[in-house]
Amino acid sequence: MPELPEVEVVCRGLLPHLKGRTIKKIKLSSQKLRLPLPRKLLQRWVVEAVVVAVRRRAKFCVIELDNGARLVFHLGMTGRLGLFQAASALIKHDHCSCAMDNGMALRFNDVRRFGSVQVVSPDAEEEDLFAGLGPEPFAREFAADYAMKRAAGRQQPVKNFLMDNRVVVGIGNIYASEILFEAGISPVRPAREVSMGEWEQVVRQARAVLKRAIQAGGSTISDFVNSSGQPGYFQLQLKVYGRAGQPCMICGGAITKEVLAGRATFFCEHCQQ
DNA sequence: AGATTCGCCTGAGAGC
DNA sequence: TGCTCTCAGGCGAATC
Repeated sequence: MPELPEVEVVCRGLLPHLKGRTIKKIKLSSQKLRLPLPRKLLQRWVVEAVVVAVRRRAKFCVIELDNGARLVFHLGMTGRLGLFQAASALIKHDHCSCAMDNGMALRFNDVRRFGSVQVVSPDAEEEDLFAGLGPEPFAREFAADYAMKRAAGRQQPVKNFLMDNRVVVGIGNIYASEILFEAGISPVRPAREVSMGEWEQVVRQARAVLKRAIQAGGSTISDFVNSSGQPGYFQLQLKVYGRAGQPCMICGGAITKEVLAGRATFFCEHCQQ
């Protein structure tokens, strides 16, 4: 399930293959994704455009084009973006295939269709699309004093607060549990009760965990593969996620599983206070 | 207004 | 074997 590290890995993998390439032809499925496929905008702004950059914003993969338009993918839960031979057959759940000028095709496949494909026109502000999103975890703005301020008055568990993309982007269910374990803070603590010193730990560990996950090629729990179709390996380094009942790697006590706001949450009751 | 739940969606796995 | 049920969760809408 793609969070920030997985999307980052995909974007980095795509860049060298797409940069300088012209998108020649687009094939779309008839199925509806979370948002309708922007057929007209794809035809108008993406076909015959040259890719100049591929970058990530939050959990979006943004492909910048030479005409100023941007092709934006969200992987949702099961979305995959990868490169294939344009001549090869489409497979089940392929929703968008962009044939390039070198015989390759960029394909978006999404079993559960929680993902999306969007086009930002050259004259449109990207911020319209990303309005309301909080800072990137690696941005200077995401700091202890910022978190402290945003958490003021919020009774919500700190784990759900971290997953709120108006506060900070890119942190989903898996990494929220991992970050709080590394920071030694219980996920059930109300956000407003977390101290400045503890926020400093959260910010530091958020960056450290996400960075290690990117270096490991992301986490493959069930679906994730990079742009070349290869899985990531960070799931082997997960310390609490999916480890209910197994020993804590610090104290040896059993890892607890609790449902917070409908999401499975894993932590060590002894090491996380 | 803040916090939670629901709905979207498919496939894997469990249980009968 | 094959059916039904549960679970997985990003994220916006609905609801409490």
